[in-house]
Amino acid sequence: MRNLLKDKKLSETPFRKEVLAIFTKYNNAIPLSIVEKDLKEYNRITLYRTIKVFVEKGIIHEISLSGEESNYAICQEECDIGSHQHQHIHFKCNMCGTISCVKINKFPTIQLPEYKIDQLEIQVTGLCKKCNA
Amino acid sequence: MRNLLKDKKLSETPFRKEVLAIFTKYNNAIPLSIVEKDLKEYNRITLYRTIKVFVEKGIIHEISLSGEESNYAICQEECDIGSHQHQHIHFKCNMCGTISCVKINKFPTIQLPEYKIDQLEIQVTGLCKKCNA
DNA sequence: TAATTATTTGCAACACCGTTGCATTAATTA
DNA sequence: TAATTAATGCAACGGTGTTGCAAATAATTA
Ligand SMILES: [Mn+2]
Ligand SMILES: [Mn+2]
Ligand SMILES: [Zn+2]
Ligand SMILES: [Zn+2]
Repeated sequence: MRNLLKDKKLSETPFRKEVLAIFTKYNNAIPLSIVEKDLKEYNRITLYRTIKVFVEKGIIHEISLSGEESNYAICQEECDIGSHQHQHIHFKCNMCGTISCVKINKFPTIQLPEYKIDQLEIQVTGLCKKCNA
Repeated sequence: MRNLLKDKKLSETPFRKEVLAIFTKYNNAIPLSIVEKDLKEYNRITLYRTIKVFVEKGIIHEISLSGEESNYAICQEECDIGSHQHQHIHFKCNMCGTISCVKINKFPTIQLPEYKIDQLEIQVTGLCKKCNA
């Protein structure tokens, strides 16, 4: 398993390792409130700064859904500083509430004459694998 | 032009009419800060409550983009209490910053075996008509 | 390894966001 | 027009996220 902090040229502090471990542990996106619960004790200012630098460096990405607190998930593809590349969708289960990044084989393209399309982000709600079984 | 407030069974107060007129005036989505600027004077608590009830009743819908303050736009299709039906995408122009609801002819469907898909929301960034011309 | 330098952390303080209880005022209904 | 129902404005509060600065820690260099 690669060392994300070193890769992204970030100092390896105990706190950053701990926060990174939490994101790695989950297979889905989590809000800050979960991170906070999983940390034994923490300084909220440092946590905000940590999240910010993780997003900036392309370690995690933010998922904004209407009426939801922001969720964050480890970047799966090769994200870089400032540019996050998503070839996956963001799925919110209406039953269990889980928000996750789901890879799909045919990522759709859309036709928008006169516009120039840069990035496409897709958010889907419904029933996840588990809850649909 | 239909009376949205009456249609949605909301009391027609001067303030609600004024806020609704602002949303109607714009052809794109706007954040609360714009609404506030356009109102001569207002009470921010009442504004929050107005926005909330407009969203609940399906008069406007919220557009959440990562790193942006929430934007709101008049519902174009037949949205109802609790369920917003979007057959359009949300486009953010990287040049002028405008966020708008854009209708497309072929709204994509995606294949997600084992999942049950309810709603699909698509957010696109790039250059808008104007800025791409 | 020890000393130096660069970076991160924690504290204090603050501004902004959004909500709630409650009394007052306005809109709807009869 | 009177009675009823709903919206508004005030006060007060908790949550969110940021900044300046000093102390602590990590990385770098000698
Ligand atoms: Mn994702
Ligand atoms: Mn829209
Ligand atoms: Zn589920
Ligand atoms: Zn533009």
